[in-house]
Amino acid sequence: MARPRSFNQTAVLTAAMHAFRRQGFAATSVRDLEAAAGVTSGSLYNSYRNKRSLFLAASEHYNHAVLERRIQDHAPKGSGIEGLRQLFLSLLHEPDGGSAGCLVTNSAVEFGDTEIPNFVSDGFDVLRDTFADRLGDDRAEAVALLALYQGVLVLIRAGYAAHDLKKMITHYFENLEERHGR
Amino acid sequence: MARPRSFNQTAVLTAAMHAFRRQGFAATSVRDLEAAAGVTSGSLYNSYRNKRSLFLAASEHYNHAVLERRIQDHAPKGSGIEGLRQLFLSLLHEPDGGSAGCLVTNSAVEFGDTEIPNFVSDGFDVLRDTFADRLGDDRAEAVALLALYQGVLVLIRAGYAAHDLKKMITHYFENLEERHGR
DNA sequence: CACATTATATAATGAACGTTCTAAAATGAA
DNA sequence: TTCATTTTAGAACGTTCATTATATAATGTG
Repeated sequence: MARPRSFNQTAVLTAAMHAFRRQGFAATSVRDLEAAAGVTSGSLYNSYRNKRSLFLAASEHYNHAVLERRIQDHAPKGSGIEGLRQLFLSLLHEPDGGSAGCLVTNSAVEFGDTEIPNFVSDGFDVLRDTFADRLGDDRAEAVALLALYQGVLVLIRAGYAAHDLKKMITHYFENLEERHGR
Repeated sequence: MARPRSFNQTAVLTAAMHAFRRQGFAATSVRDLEAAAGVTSGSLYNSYRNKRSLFLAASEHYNHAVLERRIQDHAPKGSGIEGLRQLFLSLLHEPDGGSAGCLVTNSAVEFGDTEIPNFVSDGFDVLRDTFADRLGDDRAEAVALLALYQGVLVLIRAGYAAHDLKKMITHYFENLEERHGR
C-alpha cells in the first residue's frame, strides 16, 4: 500500500543509544544521529516526533537491552552475592575502558537540574530491587550497592584506575559476604 | 593608569560556579553567565580567554571554596570515621534538595567521552586521600567511599529519596565502625 | 499501468550559540 | 586638561542547531 521502511528500527535505536550514551543528549546532534544510524533526518523525523522522543525510545531500549541484559548475564535470580560481585566486576571490562559510562547515570546527571526522565528512576529501581533480592531483602544494603554502582560508573567514565576499582570491589564483596554470614 | 575593574572577581567566579554546577558546561550559555554574574560578555572576555577558561577557573574555585571547605567543616583532620559520617550526611542538606549535585561529579560525566579536566582528578584525589587519612590509611575502603560519595551525589541530583539515602549512610557507617574496631 | 500512501533525501528556516569588533567610559600620569 | 591605557556595553558575525517544508522514490492495489 505504501513505501516500506528501508532501515532496521532496532539498529537505529541501538546506534542512537550508543551515541547518546557516549556524548549525552544535548551534545549529540541530529547530524551525529544521521551518521551513527546511517539514516537521514527525514527518516528519523518520520519515525520520531523530535530528538527527545528518539532519545527516550533509545533510553528505554538501553534499560532492556543493556541494563537488564547485564543483570541477566551476571546476576540472574538465585545467583546471590556472587552474582552481584560478577555484575560489578563486569563494569571493568567494557569497551573503550568504559568511557561511555551508563546512560542512566549519565542522564541522571545531565537532567538533574530539570525533570528527570522516567527511564532513569526505572533504571535505579531495577538495580535496587535486583540488589535487594540477591541479598535476601536487605534494603539499606541494596541502596548502598545502588550508590556504589552509580559511583563506580562515574569513576570509570572519568578514567579512574581500573586496578584500584577492582581491588575495591573485591574487598567490598569480601566484607559483604562476611556480614551476610556465609 | 587605566580604567579599573568594576566587578568583584570572586563574586563573578562564584556566580559562574553555581551556574555551571546547576546546568553543566555546555548547557550554560555566555548569556546565562552574564545574567548570573551581573556582568556583560565584554567584561567576561576581557578577563577570560573564552567560556572554557572561565569554566576552568570557576571549577578550581569550586574545589577550594566548596569541596575542601566542606571537608574542613565536617571531617577535619583527626575527626576520624565520625567526621566522614558527618561529611556524607551533610550532602543531604543542600539547597534545592541537592539538585545541583557536585561540579566534580557532574563534569566527570559531562567530559567522560573527551578529555577529563584536571580539576576532576584533583577532586577525586582530595576526597580519596581525605577518606584514607580519616580511616587510618585503608586505601581500598577509601576508594569504596569515593565511589559511594560520587554515587550519592548522582542519586541526590536525580531526586532519589533522601530518607532512603540517610538510612543507607547510617547503616554503612555503623558497619564501617564495627569493621574498623571501635 | 495509474493511484494513493508512506518513506526518503535534502533544502530552507529561524533561533541560539560563542566569539569578535567597535565605540564609549573611566582612570592615573604627564 | 590631554593622553595612553584598560574596562565596559552591546552590536555584529559566522556557525551550528533542531525542525519544517518540499520534492522524489518506492511500494501494494485496482
